[in-house]
Amino acid sequence: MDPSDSYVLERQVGFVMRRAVQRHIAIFSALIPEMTPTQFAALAKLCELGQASQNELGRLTSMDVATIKGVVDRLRARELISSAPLESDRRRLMLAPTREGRALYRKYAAQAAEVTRQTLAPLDADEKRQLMTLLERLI
Amino acid sequence: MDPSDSYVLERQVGFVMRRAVQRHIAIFSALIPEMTPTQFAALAKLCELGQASQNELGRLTSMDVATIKGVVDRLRARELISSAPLESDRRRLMLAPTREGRALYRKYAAQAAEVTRQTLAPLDADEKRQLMTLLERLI
DNA sequence: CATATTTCGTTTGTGTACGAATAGACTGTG
DNA sequence: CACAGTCTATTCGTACACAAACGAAATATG
Repeated sequence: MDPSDSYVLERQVGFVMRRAVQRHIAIFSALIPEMTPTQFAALAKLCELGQASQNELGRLTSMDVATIKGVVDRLRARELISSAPLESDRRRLMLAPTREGRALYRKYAAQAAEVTRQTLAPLDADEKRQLMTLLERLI
Repeated sequence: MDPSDSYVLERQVGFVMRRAVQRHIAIFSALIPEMTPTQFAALAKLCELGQASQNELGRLTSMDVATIKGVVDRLRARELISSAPLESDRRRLMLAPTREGRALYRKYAAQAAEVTRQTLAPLDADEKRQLMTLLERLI
């Protein structure tokens, strides 16, 4: 059997999702050149929570422990978040957005929503909802 | 205005797609631990074409010039593909799968299709088609 | 034919992403 | 109390992903 009968690259979800993500990231960095989608996600979640441990923030943003560390390091280097070990549990590194971090989040929150709009622009309202629902069911 | 009115992380396509891709990659590496989705995509496309220049292969698999170089280097290091400068155009690096590369592709083509099936398993046939169609329209 | 432009490949730098290993701190149970 | 197991963070290694800049080679255009 010709393998192409069972496998065509362009018809695999993985490939199509990878391309869709590529386009999304391109839109994001055009609208918000100051930070990456990942960094913004971490900052946004931390602003929403007020504070969180590094581990907790990683779980809530679906980032690996090693990944969240890198993201946090870069945000901290830019003084968008602060960190301090928790007194009551010295394993935990508690994080909080700085004033500057909160300001940047407020500045870009609407833009970030616009990124989603532009990414989904080829679809009508119904299709947008369908896509989001279907994607969520894949998780 | 509370930024959370306009921005909720979990409702952004980028975030949802990132998580869906994460799950997909986990399924892929469980079923095909021998190579990454990206490497398999490049090998598969090259097997389909018979041969291609590095640049061409990159375009067809939606990989950046720097990315495809790394992928090609790793596939070549494992002797799954061979490369040689083209006589008639010495800028081009012509690639072709080796016998071993073709064998590995044949070995895993069905498994790779199974990755797609498992990734889309939460959806029924109709929904699978819908999702693929919607995603393709985002590109 | 001469040169401006384009194409191809490479390199460098930065940023996700994750497995695996490690050390330190906490918790539960005997 | 002791200590086995768990949780948190860090480090290391590997692999995408892309921008930017470069040189070499080919092509287009005048």
